[in-house]
Amino acid sequence: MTTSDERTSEPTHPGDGGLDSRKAAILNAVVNEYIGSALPVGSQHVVDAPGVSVSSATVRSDMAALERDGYLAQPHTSAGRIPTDKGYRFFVDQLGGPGPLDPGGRQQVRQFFDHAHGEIEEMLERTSGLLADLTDCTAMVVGPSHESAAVRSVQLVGLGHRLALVVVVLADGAVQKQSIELPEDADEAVVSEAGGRLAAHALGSPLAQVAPVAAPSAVPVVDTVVASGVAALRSLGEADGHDQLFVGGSSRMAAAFDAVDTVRSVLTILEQQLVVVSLLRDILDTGLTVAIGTEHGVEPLASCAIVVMPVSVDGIKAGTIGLLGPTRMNYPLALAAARVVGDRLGERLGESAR
Amino acid sequence: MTTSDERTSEPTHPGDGGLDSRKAAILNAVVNEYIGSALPVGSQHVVDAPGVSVSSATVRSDMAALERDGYLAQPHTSAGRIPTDKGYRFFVDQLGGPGPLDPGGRQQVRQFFDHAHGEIEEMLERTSGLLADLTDCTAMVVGPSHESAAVRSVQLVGLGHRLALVVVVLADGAVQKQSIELPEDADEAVVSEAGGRLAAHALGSPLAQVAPVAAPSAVPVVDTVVASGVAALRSLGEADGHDQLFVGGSSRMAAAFDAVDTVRSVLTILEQQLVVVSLLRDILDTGLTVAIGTEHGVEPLASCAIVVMPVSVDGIKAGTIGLLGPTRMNYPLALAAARVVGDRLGERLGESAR
DNA sequence: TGTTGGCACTCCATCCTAGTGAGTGCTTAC
DNA sequence: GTAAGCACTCACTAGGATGGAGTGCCAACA
Repeated sequence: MTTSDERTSEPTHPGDGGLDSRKAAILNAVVNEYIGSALPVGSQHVVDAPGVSVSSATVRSDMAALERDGYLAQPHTSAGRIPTDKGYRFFVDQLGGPGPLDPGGRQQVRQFFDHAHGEIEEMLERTSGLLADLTDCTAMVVGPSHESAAVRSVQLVGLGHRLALVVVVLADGAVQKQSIELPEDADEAVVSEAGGRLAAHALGSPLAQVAPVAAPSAVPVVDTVVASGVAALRSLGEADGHDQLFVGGSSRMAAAFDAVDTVRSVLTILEQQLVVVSLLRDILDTGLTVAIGTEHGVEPLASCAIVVMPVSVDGIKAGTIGLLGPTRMNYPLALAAARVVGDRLGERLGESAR
Repeated sequence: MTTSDERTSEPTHPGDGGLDSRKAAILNAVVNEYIGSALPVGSQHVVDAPGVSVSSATVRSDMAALERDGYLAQPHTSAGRIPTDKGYRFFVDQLGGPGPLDPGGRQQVRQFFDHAHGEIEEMLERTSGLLADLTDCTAMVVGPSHESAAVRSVQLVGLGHRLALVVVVLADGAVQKQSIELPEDADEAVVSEAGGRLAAHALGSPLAQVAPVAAPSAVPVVDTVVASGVAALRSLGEADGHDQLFVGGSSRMAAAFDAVDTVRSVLTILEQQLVVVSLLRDILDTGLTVAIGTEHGVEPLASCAIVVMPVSVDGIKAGTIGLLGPTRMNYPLALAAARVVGDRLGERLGESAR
């Protein structure tokens, strides 16, 4: 605004993504208005926006330039402009990061965590509902991974009829189970003996690192059972790759789009836990906080944007929060809500762990 | 067809719900056609249906009678007819019960259960997917209730920092957990001692029937911990009222309706596990297998029908299957699929239990 | 009396035809 | 570079016209 550079129409400010300050203001105004109304935005609607003190004619010429540069698009000639994915990208980058949450939302979050109780799973489930309420988006919450959690306890419980249950408690409080088949000649004593050996063997190391048992015992049947138990533990360790996913507010997708087809394809994706979890991980891995349109590469979600936020406990990653909405979602709100809820969730998980 | 009674236009056959055989045939034809096409059915489309060997004019007059009696409705004058909820009700009652599943479906079910493995929860989850695939409906699977299952094992695992986990294994293989807070002065030994007492106390009775401990031990701290443990067990027993629910194929609802609003309100219901579980229970309690339209009393599902099928193991109720679709869902298919899958699931659950 | 063919009628769906207005691009003047 | 004016575009809407699927009614018939 003060330097002459900023009035140049050519891309000059790398920091602004190649847009002079007025173009940036116009783009922001268009995005803001479109997020609210879902209607193409004309030059007239923009003239009163902050940072745009020029006539509609000038706005038009700037908009034409923004369209040439790929930030805006027209549904058809003589219609207003709609932001492209690139336009949203600029808008989001320019936000810099999550702003503060509105007081109402903060209040809701505080109340939620004040009254949150029960086991982790239930809390994560309800957190997804909270996020959906706050943002009007579909919320995804990925639970903490148990990959590195050490085994705190192993128990072998006979269920009768040649069936036993391996029950594992991990250091982070997670409980996992896996049923194993027993040999014909395994009685109570054998199960008990094998359980003891299994516990002694596995205690202290993460599930995936439980090694096969080398030293044979006096009773061969016990060895067989212990071997099954170890196999069960290892398979549990592998299955941990599939982190738990909690999806809340999937109905919001139906409100966001008016094309039933879009709703259907988005819901189909949401039903595939594996896809969703790895999608969130991929986005985080590429260093993004927001993935807009095709940036994440999942074709059926091309008209969606995803906000991801890692949840960490004492600086260690302990889960992920994701918000899914249309590309014209309310990014400032979504970012703020994800940040606040993520932080509070991390604290909360920390409290139970320590 | 052979007695003169059946040719009377007045309601004469209580067994037929007050419809002579031709009217019944016409109604069935209309329902069948409407299920397939979702378009109002005219008299011309019905003349070739089995049991209707009369002209379209006669069909028309019968249709008018069916409309007077509330079985059919017209979207507007000069349009074809659409079944009312009462019409569907007649259609379903007249089916008598689930027919056989088509060979393709049977094959799919067989394959599924041949390859089914893993823990119950995973199997139930995948079963909901199978049902959705088979019927193109949204499938709901309610897991076995653990109310009456005896406690097979109780364990108290310290998690450090005044926190311990009560881990319970029930006779049916279910594992439940609840964290409890420990008093300041509870060390490893106390936890271990309390765990032993808790186990001795609770073993063999269902969770809800675990009584408070009367006899005090030598160490007061141990008593405190045991008391917390018992409280935890009892609260787990109460929470069992909320049976586990697995919903599969919720995206199918989006395909079934073209009004986005309907989709949204149905999804909103599906998000409320408690509502769904008690809805299914209510329908079963009223002795129904199919609830059509407003029969179940949940207003947002007025344009839906629900097929329920109890899953039993050795004659004892062990879960519920539900199928949710539009009132013009394919009832024969849904009933057949629910029956077959329910039976096989029951067998399967029985195998693991014995 | 139940059934049938004929006939007039209804009304949705489709197509076309302006008319309207929001919005644009261009050109000229400052 | 900005502003003002102007012609133009094109979705959206409303108002007929048309066609066809479907109905209800009536008179004739077995």
